[in-house]
Amino acid sequence: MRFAKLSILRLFQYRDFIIRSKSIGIKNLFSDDLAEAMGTTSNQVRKDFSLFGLSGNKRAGYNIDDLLYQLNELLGKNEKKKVVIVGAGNIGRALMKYDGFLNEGLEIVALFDNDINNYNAGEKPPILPLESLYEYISKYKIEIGIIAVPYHAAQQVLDIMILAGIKGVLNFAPISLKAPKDFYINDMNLKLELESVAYFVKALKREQTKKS
Amino acid sequence: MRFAKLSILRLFQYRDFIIRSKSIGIKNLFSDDLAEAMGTTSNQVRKDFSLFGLSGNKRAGYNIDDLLYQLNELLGKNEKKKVVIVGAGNIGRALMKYDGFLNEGLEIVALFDNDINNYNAGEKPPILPLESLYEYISKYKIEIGIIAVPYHAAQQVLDIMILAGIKGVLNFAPISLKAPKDFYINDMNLKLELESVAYFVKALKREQTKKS
DNA sequence: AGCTTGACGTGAAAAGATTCACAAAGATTA
DNA sequence: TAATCTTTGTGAATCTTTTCACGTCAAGCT
Repeated sequence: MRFAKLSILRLFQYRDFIIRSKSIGIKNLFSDDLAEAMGTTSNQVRKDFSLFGLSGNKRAGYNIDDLLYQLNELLGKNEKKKVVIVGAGNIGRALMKYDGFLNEGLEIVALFDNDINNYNAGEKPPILPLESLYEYISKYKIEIGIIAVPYHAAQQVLDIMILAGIKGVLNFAPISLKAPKDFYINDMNLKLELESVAYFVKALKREQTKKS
Repeated sequence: MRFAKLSILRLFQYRDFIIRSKSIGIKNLFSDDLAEAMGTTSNQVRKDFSLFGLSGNKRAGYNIDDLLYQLNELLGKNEKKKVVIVGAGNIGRALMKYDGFLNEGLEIVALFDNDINNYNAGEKPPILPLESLYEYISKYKIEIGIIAVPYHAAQQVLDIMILAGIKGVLNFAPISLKAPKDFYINDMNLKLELESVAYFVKALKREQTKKS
């Protein structure tokens, strides 16, 4: 199944909501509940589940433990994934300390930077010299990376990562990176995303004045 | 034209690349050059342009100044957009200092936080108490916001923003927010994005072992 | 000037994602 | 136990995005 990519992303979000619901004692959920929480429709929820064979109970909705089990089965869980960040600037450091990653099997194990002033081998995730990136990745068999360097350095960093054995990255550099087809890149272009907010706000305004 | 949303996002990216190309003295571009730089195809580039009436020259590609002019016309430029950030945690502060926003008409004018220890009215973008959010937005007619608070506070913050006159936000809280239909929300769920990298890496690996 | 070449522009087709609508099925009630 | 009611599960329809294929036109050459 090479498609339904957007469905998969939603499954991760359903899971988060389910975990939160469970933690406050909820025992079962209807597709309507999930839809309401996620800002989508119950049709979409059920379709997403249907695509991946997740099933509930025809009258009583979804048993929360059941559903969570099925989702974990599908999305993977309990597999601590080690992640390295390259770039100890604002973004890199913020991600290093970002609480959101803490649970859920994601662990930032090290940062790398080329500025000697940033090195700090003693910190919780250590900040190490960029020269040691290749060795570190190979040694600890890291597969996931985050690129948080300026755009002109990004491709270079990625090339090292690929060579060293990384299989996918979250890329914050505002540039399209080249990688083999069996490598996964998820681009996060913050400026673009903010610009697009401004654009669509203006577009909405235009539409409204037209209507009135 | 209510769709072609993805095309619009790409137009912003084309523009960035064009600006970079121009700055190193390039005078014209072919759709192939743009495609190559953006990791897409020349067909897609031309289709995107076609949808918005951007045109070039049948044999010589696109004159870079021409194209940039047309894009600026379409996407808006020279209109400084003021942006407020709510939440002076790791993400909020990183975005405050993020170079990427600097040019291009985006200006972070203030941060807001509810922790008194974070206040700092003297800093470059000042960090102000959350209580003054409503007043600030109304007073300076801010239309764009960034939400960088924990998920349980996000809806509350958004409600204030909406009331005060904000029209669109970039939301880093990992939760689906409720807003009127004429309000634009762009969700950035960092944990989700990183998790999905891990997932697709695993999926690619599965596919490969299957093939061999 | 006419011919050739190569890149644009765009309908049409294909792929992918969402919405619709309804049959099927389990829980509850009488 | 049978009828009812509510929610699931999913094909089909619709909508959106991407890809394809090719006619058109400008530049450069002879």
